[in-house]
Amino acid sequence: MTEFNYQQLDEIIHSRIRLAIMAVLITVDESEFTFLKEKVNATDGNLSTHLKKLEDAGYIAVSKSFENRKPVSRYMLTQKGRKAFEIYVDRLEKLIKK
Amino acid sequence: MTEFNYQQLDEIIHSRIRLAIMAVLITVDESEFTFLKEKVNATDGNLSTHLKKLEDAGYIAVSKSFENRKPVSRYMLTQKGRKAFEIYVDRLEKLIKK
DNA sequence: TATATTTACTTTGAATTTCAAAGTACTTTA
DNA sequence: TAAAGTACTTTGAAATTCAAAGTAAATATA
Repeated sequence: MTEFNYQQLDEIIHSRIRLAIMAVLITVDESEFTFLKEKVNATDGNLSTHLKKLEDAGYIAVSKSFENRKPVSRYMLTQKGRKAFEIYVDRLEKLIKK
Repeated sequence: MTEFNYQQLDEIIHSRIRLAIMAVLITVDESEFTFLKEKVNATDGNLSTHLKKLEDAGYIAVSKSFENRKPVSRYMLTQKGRKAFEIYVDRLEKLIKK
């Protein structure tokens, strides 16, 4: 199988919005819902749906709490998510390399 | 808007299979249906559908003929497709860069 | 002190996309 | 001449994406 086999790209990560979420999370320790929303330019509903999908895959973890009497959800990559992202990026780069 | 805005990634190109198709086509002058099929590891129906989508977007052109009494479809990037792919790759790299 | 608005999300369901099974049209082989 | 193969295309079910609407709590306004 060649480096052009499309199935080699992790389909959980590959969606545009989830790729953007992962790309933000790899650069920070943790990120609040509202911060992610601004960074990736998503609507609430869409972001919520895709965060759940990443969580179900075990790629991110979330801690929900109240601060200043407001709900705050903090998201971070898991080790599994970090590893999956690394592999994804490696394969992607081999695919698009000149 | 930041480099993490997911909408900046061309949605026509971004699908896994279409990205793989574009990545093959950028490396060759032209490619036959069967060659693409092997390279990207797609089923006939799926490949046909996505080639049509890329063609509708003006990113690839196709010439259909008969050779040795068999139909042969040859696919190649258009200038528009080549440009769109370059932009896509640039933005993708900025997104996933450390 | 009702009530309207804001914040931080989640749920829902319609629209779109993806995919492979089935279909087409022609050729080759038995 | 019947069966199998080649090179695709069409079809429709399943999965995915998305934003509108909903929820639950706090805060502002009248």
